[in-house]
Amino acid sequence: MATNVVNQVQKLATADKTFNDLPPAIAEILEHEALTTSYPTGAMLFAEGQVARGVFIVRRGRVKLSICGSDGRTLILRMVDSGSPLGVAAVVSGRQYEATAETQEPSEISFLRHSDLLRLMRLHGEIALWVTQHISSDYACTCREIRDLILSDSASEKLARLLVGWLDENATASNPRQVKLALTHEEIGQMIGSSRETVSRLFAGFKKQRLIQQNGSTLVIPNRVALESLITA
Amino acid sequence: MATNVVNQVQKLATADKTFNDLPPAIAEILEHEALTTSYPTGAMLFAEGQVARGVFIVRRGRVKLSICGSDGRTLILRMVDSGSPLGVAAVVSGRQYEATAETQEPSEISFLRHSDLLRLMRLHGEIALWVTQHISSDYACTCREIRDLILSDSASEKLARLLVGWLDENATASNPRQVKLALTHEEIGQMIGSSRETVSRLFAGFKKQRLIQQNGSTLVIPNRVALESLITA
DNA sequence: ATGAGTTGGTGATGGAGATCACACATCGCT
DNA sequence: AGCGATGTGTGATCTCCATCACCAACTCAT
Repeated sequence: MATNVVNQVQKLATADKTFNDLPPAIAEILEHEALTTSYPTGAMLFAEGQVARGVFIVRRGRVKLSICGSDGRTLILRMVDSGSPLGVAAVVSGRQYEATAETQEPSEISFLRHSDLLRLMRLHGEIALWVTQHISSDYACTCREIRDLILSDSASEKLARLLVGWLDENATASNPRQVKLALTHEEIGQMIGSSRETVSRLFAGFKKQRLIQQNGSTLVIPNRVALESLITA
Repeated sequence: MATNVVNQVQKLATADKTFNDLPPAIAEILEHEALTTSYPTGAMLFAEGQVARGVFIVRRGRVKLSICGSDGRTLILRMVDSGSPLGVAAVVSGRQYEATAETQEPSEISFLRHSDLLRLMRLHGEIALWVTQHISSDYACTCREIRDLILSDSASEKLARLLVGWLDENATASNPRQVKLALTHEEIGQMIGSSRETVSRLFAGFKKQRLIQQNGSTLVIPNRVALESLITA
């Protein structure tokens, strides 16, 4: 049973992008085992430092994953979309949650207790694989975060990176050069590690340089290359 | 066989601290499967961005794990001591190495090919567990890194954090308030994300404030509490 | 010793961005 | 309407730290 677990590692790795929704087999198992709940915007699923009591799997909606420093400042690690589990690393190793998870919009989220996850990992190799897979993907993601944050270090470069990243994620949309802006300047600041005011000024600057246009909450990036040129510089 | 894998998760989690050397069962398996080599100081085991060809297990010595930005600046993620595997996350998910690994002193390091690791994970539940365990531990470690780096952000706070961390690691030593200083100022700078000069000045400042004393390559921290008070401030 | 390479100390300068302090927009809301 | 709450734009300062530019000390070959 565990035999074909590791065999599938590579297949899944390449299919990672399309893994936003759970594969049917796993989804079915979770349907029976997990408790699904609806949360309003702003609900806190768990907080950094709490003993990990289980994993949360985003079925619908969006969750903000952040860590915060002693001084109260916040850094947003990433936004998690449906299909992804939260808190897996902490649960598997019986530690505390490493970050804080908060719903960003009304969401449906399944909860799977610590003990149940371990039991299911034992029973179904696919789930054990799924877990390992996601932990290592989270790890890679976090490493990228660090690289982008520390080694930039002009704020404009970080913002440019963020915007280009958004373009890539929204590549599915009909119009490939625009992005729905779902975050406040404050939150953008918390993603790139700078203050709200700096974000404001950077946006103003980008507009003046014709790097971006803004219609309501829609960002248009006329030529992506120009934005990218800010990054290597 | 896979049944008792997950059972052991919690036991290992609590025993994590003493896990510096491999448990006998695993060590024996690796003895037969892995290729152990001696490296001089400064040897590069793998580089950020390379396709992961296998894991490296530190048997003796010390390895520096770092990531570097487009501009050439370097950030040291952590130092890895014997008993720990490197590059596991990348190998398990068939990705690229997330960081660069370089020996910090003459070291003995075992190499286990990608395919062999997957095979062994399949055969021996303990190894699959060991791998998952280490990935999630690496993840937690990286999250701490981020927190400390981004949310400080005075350089003195970061240095204080680093020193206190060193004290904790060396708690085993006979004298609990001194640390062997095995890094250059440059490297310390790369650990806390600041320049060599700043580190020099910070050390000077700390000495003037009687927070540290330095005899050759031995750092003495007379009262740890004073150092810690820099952190919350 | 001499000279080259590495590491550590320290001054002077500049600049990027945090912070403070406002003035406007919006958007619900009752 | 009219009111708070929340988000946004922008000026004026001010602080910290990177950077440049040296020099001093130390290691290590030859």
